[in-house]
Amino acid sequence: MTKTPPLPKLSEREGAAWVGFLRAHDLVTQRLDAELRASNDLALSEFEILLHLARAGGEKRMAQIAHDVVLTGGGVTRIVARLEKLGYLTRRSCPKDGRGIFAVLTNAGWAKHRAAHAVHVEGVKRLFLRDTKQDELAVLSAFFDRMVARTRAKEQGPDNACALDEPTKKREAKSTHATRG
Amino acid sequence: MTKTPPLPKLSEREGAAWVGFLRAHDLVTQRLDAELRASNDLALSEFEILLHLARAGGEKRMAQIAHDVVLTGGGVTRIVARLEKLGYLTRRSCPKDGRGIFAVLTNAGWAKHRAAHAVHVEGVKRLFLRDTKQDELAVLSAFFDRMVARTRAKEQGPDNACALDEPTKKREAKSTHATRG
DNA sequence: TTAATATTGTTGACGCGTCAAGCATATTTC
DNA sequence: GAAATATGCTTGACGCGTCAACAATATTAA
Repeated sequence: MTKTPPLPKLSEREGAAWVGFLRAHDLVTQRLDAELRASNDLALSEFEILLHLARAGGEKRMAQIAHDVVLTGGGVTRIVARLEKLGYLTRRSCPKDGRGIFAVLTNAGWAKHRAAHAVHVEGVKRLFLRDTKQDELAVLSAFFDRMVARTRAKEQGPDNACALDEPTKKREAKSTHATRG
Repeated sequence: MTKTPPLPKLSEREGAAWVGFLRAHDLVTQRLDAELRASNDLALSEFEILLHLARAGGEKRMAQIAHDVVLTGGGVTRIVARLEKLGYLTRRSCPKDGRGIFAVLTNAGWAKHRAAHAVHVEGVKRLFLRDTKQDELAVLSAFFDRMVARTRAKEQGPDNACALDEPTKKREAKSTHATRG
């Protein structure tokens, strides 16, 4: 052969980290989901939306939710529909943008969030964080942030027009070209 | 209130690590899946099975696969059926255990594995490992291993009777009680 | 203004994997 | 050995979220 193509390989440790990453994620989210369902009749994906809504002060636009939890628009529509049927949130249209829909936590939604939050946090500590030192934690979050930033490099998050915490937010100078995931 | 229950909280950094973990996983696996489909018409889940089979020398029992990739028995049955229909593997029954089925890589399967492996490794390096130093990598794999070990603490992997690399394997003294996920 | 284009959210069709029931074979207990 | 129990794999029914098409609204270009 005149020229061997790159032929990349993973070192022992690299392979272990990658496989570990996949397994760890599946096992932990699976278990967390089960615990959340058992204690609060809530899927992890559903709880995550309640969580993001709560952190945002109680409401958020559909597209923003989709971006936050890494889901398709259609997926968010369906989960929100479920949560609405359960009485945990309501839809409200956005006055400044006729296309926009806000998901808004109801009182029941806030209550559910609180109840599930306790279970969730306990589970995260027990299954994810246990025995992890501060300096390791720093490495981890830096690592994850890098991955997220990298895969989202060319994206720009969606607008969240007329959000609660909107402090006369102006559109950033739009970046060079377009999104093109 | 006479006694406030534990009321657990996550620190800023703990929360960031957890959310980062979830997002990073979703974004990276999603992208890797897309690249694998585009280049080799293979889902990431399908490739992972080819990968584990290849690493095992070409064959493995269904239950063992399920354990390795964190999937239900039913799930493995279906993915293996797909791969079989595509011609990448064959089923073979296990002589020592009438219930057991081996998935066995065909030549086409080996070839497909090689082709997809190159793309996969490149993607893992680019999306997952890039800019990660050796000592960070050590922290990461130790962390993931801990999580996996923890959630699998009370389990015992399935038998892999009459596997290729089976060195007169004896059943471990069975642990105290049972599994009970 | 008008037309072309982009964005937001919803929906039907679908792919994927889980769940639980079922069948076959193994293992244990009597 | 026979019965009871456990394990391995498959299958129908189903839940979940994606995809692509669509309607409605916004934005940009002419």
